[in-house]
Amino acid sequence: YARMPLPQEMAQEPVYVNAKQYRRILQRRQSRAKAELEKKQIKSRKPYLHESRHQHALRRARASGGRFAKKTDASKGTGSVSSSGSEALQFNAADIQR
Amino acid sequence: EELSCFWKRQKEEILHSDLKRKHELPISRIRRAMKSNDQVKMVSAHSTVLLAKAIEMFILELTRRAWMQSEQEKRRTLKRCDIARAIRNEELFDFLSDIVPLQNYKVQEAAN
Amino acid sequence: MVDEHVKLVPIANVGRIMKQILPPTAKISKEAKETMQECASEFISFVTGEASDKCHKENRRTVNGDDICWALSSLGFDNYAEVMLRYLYKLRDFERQKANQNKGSNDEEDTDDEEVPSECEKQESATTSSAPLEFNVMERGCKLSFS
DNA sequence: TTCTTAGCCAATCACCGGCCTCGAT
DNA sequence: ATCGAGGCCGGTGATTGGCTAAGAA
Repeated sequence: YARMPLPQEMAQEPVYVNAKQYRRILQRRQSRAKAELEKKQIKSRKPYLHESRHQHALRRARASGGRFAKKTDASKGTGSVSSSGSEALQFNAADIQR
Repeated sequence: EELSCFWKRQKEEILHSDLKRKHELPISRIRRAMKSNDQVKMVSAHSTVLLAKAIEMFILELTRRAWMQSEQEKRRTLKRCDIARAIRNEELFDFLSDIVPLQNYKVQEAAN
Repeated sequence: MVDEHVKLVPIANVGRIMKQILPPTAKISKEAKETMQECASEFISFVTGEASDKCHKENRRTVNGDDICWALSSLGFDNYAEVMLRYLYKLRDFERQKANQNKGSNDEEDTDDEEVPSECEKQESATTSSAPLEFNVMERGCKLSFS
């Protein structure tokens, strides 16, 4: 089918694109260039999106395999006061799958 | 061959889909993305739902074509380069050639 | 500064959709999911821009479903346009059913109007026909036909 | 072979969708 | 009349990391 050559900023061989998309591709290039110029930072993915969710994940109980474990009554009781020395390992069904 | 089967399935799924069922993609997010273009002022409820469905099908098709690249390389993990080559092989996806460069994408990442 | 991430569809949804057409044993790299996420965003801007331009040309201020279908077809996504047009008809039909039901319950007084017999599954009239489809608003001849 | 990495798990909380009012057309 | 923006609210699913097999290299 019909393909249109895109204007090439670098010294390369011309790249051909779908003729039906040609105009829109150019407009999008211009739009993205403008957005990048005024926003001046778009790249770089953050390791996580929300600090609260990050902290939540770090705080959660985990099974021995590193997976998230179900919340147990024991873990719920030990909130602030270190009264009960319940340091026992928590086992659940997923833990002893093997 | 395989693509005609894909679109035939899509037609039937659309025809028999339950409209009350919750969408795969959040409608409000699609609406915000559409309005991020300040040329766009008002957006009808239908257009948002339609675009959400279209995106769903777009992801399905591109993923399927990318997986064919993975199979060609005898891999069982879909990688970024598979998507890049799938884009290169289908002129319908030419609009993504800037977004997913085929070569130098690792170099570009290292430059940042 | 509005977060750039609100323009991206949630990555968990993208990954779930991708898995739908892959073999159950297939795996997807994190990079591939992120790439697909960015491609989806570009797809939104690409199609919406085309639809928006058409609206501006016709002095309309609201992007509607027909504009999306037309934009898809205009950009070469004819398969998408065909499916989405049928979905649009189904959507409109569904909302008419809902409106009729609300009207029927609102003023229960009905003298000659009976209950709507066709529930939902049998919408054969226009949407299922094998005749060529046309857009409501056509700038130039823009027809799609089935295979 | 060595070594990178994607799936696995589920609890919080950001946000999605369903309301409402108001203004445009 | 209808139909969307914007605001509010309650319910909820996307977000999230440690370990290790799967598999890329």
